[in-house]
Amino acid sequence: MKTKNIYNYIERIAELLKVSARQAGSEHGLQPVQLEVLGYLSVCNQFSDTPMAVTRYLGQTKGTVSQTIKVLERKGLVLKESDINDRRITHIKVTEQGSKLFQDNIPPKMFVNACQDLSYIQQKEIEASLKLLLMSFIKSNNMKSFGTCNSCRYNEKISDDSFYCKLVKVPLTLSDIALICIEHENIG
Amino acid sequence: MKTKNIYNYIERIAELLKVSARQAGSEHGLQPVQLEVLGYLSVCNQFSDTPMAVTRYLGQTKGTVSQTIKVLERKGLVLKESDINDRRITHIKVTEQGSKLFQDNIPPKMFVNACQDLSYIQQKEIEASLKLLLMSFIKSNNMKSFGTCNSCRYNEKISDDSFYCKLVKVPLTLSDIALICIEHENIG
DNA sequence: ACATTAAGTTTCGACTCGAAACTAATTTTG
DNA sequence: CAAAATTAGTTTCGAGTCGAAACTTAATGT
Repeated sequence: MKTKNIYNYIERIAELLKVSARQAGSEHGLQPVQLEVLGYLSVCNQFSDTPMAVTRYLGQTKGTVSQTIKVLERKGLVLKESDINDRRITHIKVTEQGSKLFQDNIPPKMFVNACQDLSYIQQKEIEASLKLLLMSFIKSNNMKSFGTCNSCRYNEKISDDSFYCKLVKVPLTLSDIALICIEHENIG
Repeated sequence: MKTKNIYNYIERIAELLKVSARQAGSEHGLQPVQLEVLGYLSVCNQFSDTPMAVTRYLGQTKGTVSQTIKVLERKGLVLKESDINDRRITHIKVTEQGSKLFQDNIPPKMFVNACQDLSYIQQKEIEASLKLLLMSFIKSNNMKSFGTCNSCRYNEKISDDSFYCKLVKVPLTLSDIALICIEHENIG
């Protein structure tokens, strides 16, 4: 059983990642969690940019998430927009400034350094292993997958650059389906 | 370049791990960080069980670590012991109760589930990939490795069950060299 | 012996986090 | 269709996290 070994490696890498995030964020007065939320909001689609989606993504309570978003808003990194159809819902849009901060700091430089020192084959192996572990984690514990439409069972290909979501019943473009969706469900 | 893909997977797994830790800890009123410190103290050797070592392991300031340890002490999970030779130094020993809590909750059950649903070959691949990524991370950013004596350049084998640390200049037993050391340096 | 360095604690202020009470909007149900 | 239930989100509270800086105590260097 390799469980403990794998756990120790993952745990340690996660710790180093947190150190990187702390370092990257501290230059802008951001906590690791705030950077994480900004990162999520920068890569999620239009159905998944709500406080409730962040709540599920981070596994925290809505009260906590509400606080964190308030801080991001105060710093001018995100904006709130009411949903037109359902006025209970708030969409959180990343501002120009927030987008720049995201691109400059995620992934953190320390992580980029680490990856660049690996061969392409090594990177592919690591990618495949992590994907496997993540999928197993989600499946074994009945968790939400939070992937992009590319790997979603509800995504239907219409042509080379047009798609259709069978769940939300909305047409999607090529750039849409590269974003993370809260309704994502793995194929099969 | 697979950097972003790898980052996304690692990031997501780390998040799920944190959710698991939160869940496991909440039954005992413990924060993820507290569980993490208890975990470290449960697997480190006699040179590495000090607040200063935890500070370097978690990449936090000594003030923060001092607080966290105070909480663990109040909950009866660890005990402080002054060093006999250098009275500035405090060793933190895990109590019986702390040890039980560690064994029951680390790795978290959700993680164990995920691993058990993988084949032995898959586990070995994941283990190798993570080791590679971690080593690269440490090397590329000149960080401390924090491994066990098994993989340390200062460890010298005397016989099958006796070893010697060339750095601290102290004999070690077979069970000693399975513990994490703050002075660890990878071979080569 | 005096200055410097190292380990650790304490205090402060901003932030995290869960729980619970709350508002407002939508949906369900009778 | 109106009352009840549900859902999204905010606010408040108390305990904890976290970095920075001031502080104590002990060891080391010159």
